[in-house]
Amino acid sequence: MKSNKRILLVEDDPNFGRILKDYLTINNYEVSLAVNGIEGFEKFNRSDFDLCILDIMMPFKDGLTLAKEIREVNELIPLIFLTAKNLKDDVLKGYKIGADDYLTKPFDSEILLAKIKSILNRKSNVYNNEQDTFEFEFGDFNFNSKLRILTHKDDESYKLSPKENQLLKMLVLNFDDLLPRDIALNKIWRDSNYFTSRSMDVYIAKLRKYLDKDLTLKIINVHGEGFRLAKE
Amino acid sequence: MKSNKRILLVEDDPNFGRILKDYLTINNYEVSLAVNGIEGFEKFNRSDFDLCILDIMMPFKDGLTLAKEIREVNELIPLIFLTAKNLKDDVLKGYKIGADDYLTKPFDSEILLAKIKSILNRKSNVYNNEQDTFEFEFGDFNFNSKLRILTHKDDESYKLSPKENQLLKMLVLNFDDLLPRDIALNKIWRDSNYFTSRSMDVYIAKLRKYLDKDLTLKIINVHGEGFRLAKE
DNA sequence: AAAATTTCTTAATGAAATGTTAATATCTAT
DNA sequence: ATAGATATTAACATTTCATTAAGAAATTTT
Repeated sequence: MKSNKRILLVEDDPNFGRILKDYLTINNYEVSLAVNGIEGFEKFNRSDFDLCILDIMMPFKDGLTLAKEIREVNELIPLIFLTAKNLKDDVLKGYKIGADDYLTKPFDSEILLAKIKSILNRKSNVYNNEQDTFEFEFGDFNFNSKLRILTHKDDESYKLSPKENQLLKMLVLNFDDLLPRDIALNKIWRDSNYFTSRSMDVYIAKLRKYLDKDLTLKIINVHGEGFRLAKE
Repeated sequence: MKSNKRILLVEDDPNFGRILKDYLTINNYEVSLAVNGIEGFEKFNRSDFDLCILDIMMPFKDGLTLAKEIREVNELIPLIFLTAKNLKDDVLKGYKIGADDYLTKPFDSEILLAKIKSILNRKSNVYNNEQDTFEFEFGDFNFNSKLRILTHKDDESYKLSPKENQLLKMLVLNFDDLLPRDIALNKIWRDSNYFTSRSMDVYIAKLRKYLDKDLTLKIINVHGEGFRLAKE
């Protein structure tokens, strides 16, 4: 029974890493072990994984920093953190980055296994994102979300900031349909509260300014729900 | 900032339950507290929740049994278990049923909050969006309840407020049939009393004004019972 | 038919969400 | 360390929304 699922394990303690890797391998996962954050990031980029298990406390580059880098490249891959003790702060930071779970060392290996299964079986994971498209046409604009450039038909072209870019991309992907506030906040700001919400409003204002170049395009607010990019 | 997410909390210890409920309420969740598995299941069936937090150790019906019943009815709702100690067996059973997470008592409330957030916005990636219909045609109108827009044939279009929207949706879903006052009140206003009833009347008046555009449509009162949206 | 109850409608009020610009704060690359 | 870019927070204006009040009208009960 080949499970086929690939796990990236980043753990600086070689003994513990070895044991954990073997244990997971026995349980039909294909495991790649990296001994620090730098190697971890390289491995991550070199191949496709289904899940990452990251030790937080590591020399050179800690697990949280590594996680941030991974998240920039891949928003969806599940992350599990290992914390040496119950370092609440690390745990909270981890969740903010988009952790799926954390485990406190020492932990029970069967429980880890159960978590992994649970995460990988989640129906939500089946959902594979629209990540590939990065070039869009709408109204009089051409929008390249990879280069973060919004170009107007005539000539003018704007460099978008990362947040402007992400927000515009989500609006465009939901063209003429509602982009719920919560969804955008949780995806872009990774949190949904009064302040992130106000921040989002500021970005909506900025985008509206760009889009003013095409008078038929509008970002319409649906009070209490979200926004909708629409034509005419 | 309305989070509006609804949590079912099932916990037999009344003190702890109360405290936890208050804590979550302060953090903008709407919490319904049940003190045992039986009551928990009833509450679950009586209304819609976004997440359940279940104590495992409970009299009458334990959390795992309750979870199984809930899973039979709803296979997607996120479940978080609370275990008194690190009862490995319970944890493993929990995952088997399809838990999203578990917490060992005593736990840090901030961490619970982080978990809840993480779980809820993970699910919302899948687009929690009710797959139910949100577009309707009746009389001379097109009604999009997702965007809260009511459009008349010859062009005029109205933005509906959330309450107008919900009420109209219920009327349309019961087209030509009685929509009992109590049902609408309990679903939309979450309460049925003199004042909510007055408020509902105000909304009926507002809807009538919109529907005036099509003279064949009427919202008919059934004295003491409710309302009926009908054509002719 | 008078009294009591329920419904109808408009308007006033206050709370909450959004729009927008400007002032800080934070980050990033030299 | 500093400048420039980016992000957040503050501040104030505006809009949207739900509730309540109040008086009239309709319906039911007595």
